[in-house]
Parts: sequence; structure tokens; C-alpha cells
Amino acid sequence: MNNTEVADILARMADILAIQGESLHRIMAYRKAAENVAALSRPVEEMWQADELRAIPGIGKTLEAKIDELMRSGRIGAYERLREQVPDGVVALLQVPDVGPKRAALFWKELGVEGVASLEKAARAGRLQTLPGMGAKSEQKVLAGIEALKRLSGRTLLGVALPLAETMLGALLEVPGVVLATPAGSLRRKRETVGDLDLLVAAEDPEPVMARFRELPQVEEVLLSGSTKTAIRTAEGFQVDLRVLEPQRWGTALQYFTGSQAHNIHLRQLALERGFSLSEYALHREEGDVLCSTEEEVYSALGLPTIPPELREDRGEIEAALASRLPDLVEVDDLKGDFQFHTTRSDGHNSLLEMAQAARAAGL
DNA sequence: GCCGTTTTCGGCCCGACTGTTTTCAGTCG
Ligand SMILES: Nc1nc2c(ncn2[C@H]2C[C@H](O)[C@@H](COP(=O)(O)OP(=O)(O)OP(=O)(O)O)O2)c(=O)[nH]1
Ligand SMILES: [Mg+2]
Ligand SMILES: [Mg+2]
Repeated sequence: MNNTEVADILARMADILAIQGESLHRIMAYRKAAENVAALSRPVEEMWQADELRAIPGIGKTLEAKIDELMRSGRIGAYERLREQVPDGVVALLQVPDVGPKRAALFWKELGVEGVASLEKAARAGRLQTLPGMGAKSEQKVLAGIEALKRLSGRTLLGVALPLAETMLGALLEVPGVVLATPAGSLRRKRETVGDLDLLVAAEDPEPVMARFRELPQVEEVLLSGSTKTAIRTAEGFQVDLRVLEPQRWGTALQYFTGSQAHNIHLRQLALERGFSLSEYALHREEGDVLCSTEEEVYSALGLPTIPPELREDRGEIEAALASRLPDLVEVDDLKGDFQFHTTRSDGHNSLLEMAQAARAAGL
């Protein structure tokens, strides 16, 4: 039983508990445990053998016992029972954008929907809008979500996402009043794959920026658009999120939108311990808000050195920063050469000479 | 369900947008 398999089970337990209407904090506990098991650098089985499961953040007495049961018997009784109570197809509904645990439960219990295909049928037949809290518009959004799911599910390589981001940012930078425009989210953290594109823009007046964004040629569908945030979907089914805030809030805004979610939550907890409440708008204090125009100011106000985006996954970087023990990362400038590349002699796109010249031009 | 140099119980990050709502739940970032 490997780490991914264990994490997947915990995450599925979280999903089922959510559909059952369990306490949000209990659900979060399962999710957090799942994330931390997935992020482990050692096999969870090895930690189990060494009786070290409790050293994993988010694994307490109960989840330790469940993982122990899984390692011993290959199953978790509690998980088997949950799966008997909520069919897999109902859990699968959560993959549809705009369908969360409440709606999944509603569609299942009221209409007998037990999968995405049957949800589509119900929506096309106009049955969703008969439900409490639902209407014609919500029903259409669910249908659009199912279509998007068919076009693209899963993550996109950084190298594919980055050029698209640069193109869109270039267009937004042309809008009068735009001061700064940059990639954020997993793109800025340089994750190998990204779930969507997150773009951040600084401007006093957000409306012209939002208007331009909604009309970019890549936009197939506008998902939502307000005064600080717009989300669109491309023809490929790829989502792009844009946030626009005033330049004087750039520091807190960039910190927020760079994430990760887990890093943000941890940093916000630290802020609370320091007498602040941290949001994308400011460091809020009783005496009044502190606006930060740079990320350095945000981290510094919390007593931390600025943490490189690549490390912001809540995998110990905040503790390391507190102890002034952040690792010295390898930067592009540290590269002296490249001993492994392909040329036209095999499946590369350039000749050996071209590669050598490009390397020299790059200072390698 | 987890966790603790203020806590072993009672908190758990903070906010935007939409639709259906008559005051806010749901979903998402
Ligand atoms: N404080 C806070 N920030 C969040 C939360 N969810 C998302 N964010 C911030 C941090 C994220 O990096 C950023 C963009 O959200 P995304 O959902 O696009 O996540 P991210 O880009 O990190 O990963 P992705 O590759 O898109 O799956 O928004 C949240 O629940 N709380
Ligand atoms: Mg993202
Ligand atoms: Mg996003």
C-alpha cells in the first residue's frame, strides 16, 4: 500500500463525509491528513513499521489506527461502511464544477442521480431546477460544468501553461492604468503541473482590466466576473482566474494568490498569533490596517524572511523560516552547464552546433 | 479529527461571486 493509495482513501473518506453533511473541520482534518501523506518523502508503510505514523502532521490517534488497520488487513472498516452508504458515482459528481457536497447529496437523494451521466440526463430534462435552491441558471451552469469536464480533466504541464499565461498577461499590460501583471498560484510556485492559470494585476480601476480579460481571443466562456475577480474557460476547457487589486496592496495580494492554500492557512494562523489578521487586502490590526506593497513587507511583519514561492507548500518552510533555516536554493545563475540534451542526431529539434551556441549565449 | 511556550477543550484562514434568497447558502479561490 503506497502513499498515494493511502492518501486517496483518506481524501475519499473526506468527500463521503462531506456529502453526508459532517462537520467541516472534521472533513478538513481528513483532507489535510491526505495531503500530508501524499507529500511524504518516505513510504508511509515504512513509517508504520517504525511506529512513526503520529509524526505525520494531521495524523492523530484515530487516523493512526485506521492506517494501521489498512496496513495489517488491506482495508479500513470505516471506509468500507462509508462506501456502502454513498455510492462511488455520487462522489464522482464532485468533479463537476459548481457541484459541491450539498448539491451532490441533493441530486442523489431527490433525483436518484448516481453519476455524471445521469446528472447530465436530469439537467437536460430540466429536473435540477425543480430542486430547492436551484433554478434555471444553476442548471445551465451544471451542464456547462459537465461539458468542461469532458473536454479537460486533470492537470497541465507548466511548460504548456506558461506561454499561455505570458500571452494573456501581455494583453492585460496594454490596458491603461495597469501597473503590474504577473503569474500567481502554482504557476509562480513552479509546480511541474498546474490545475489552472492564476493571474494577478495591479490597477486602481479594475473595470477596464476585467473588460479586456473577458474579451481575449482565448476566452470561450466567462464563468464569473466581479470587481476584483474574473474567471474564464478556454476552448480547451482550461480555467484562467484573474484578480485585480490596487498597487498599494500588491504585497498581500501576491502573497495570497501565490499560495499554496496550505501555506496561506499556516501563515494566517501565524499572523493571528502575532496579533494580525492576514488577507489579500492587508495585515489587519486593532489599531488599523497595515498595507504592504511588497511580499517582503508581509513576511517581515510576521518576523520571517521572504520564503521563495517554490517552497510555499506548508511542508516545513514556515518553521524553517522562523528558525532562519531556509535552504539555499539552486538558482538559474548557479548553472554552469548542461551535460544532457538531445540534438537532431536523435529526436532533438536543433543541431549539436546550435545547442552549443545557445549554451554559450546563455553563459553556460 | 487534530492540536497545544497563553489551551487537553474549543477552537480550526479569510474572502469573492452567484443565484435564489428575503437575508444567505453554496461553491470556489
Ligand atoms: N487563504 C486562502 N487562499 C487560497 C485558498 N484557496 C486558494 N487560495 C489561494 C492560494 C492558491 O495558490 C491561489 C490559487 O488557487 P488555485 O485553486 O488555483 O490553487 P493553485 O494555483 O495553488 O494550484 P492548482 O495548480 O491551480 O491546483 O489562491 C483558500 O482556501 N484560502
Ligand atoms: Mg491555480
Ligand atoms: Mg485558480
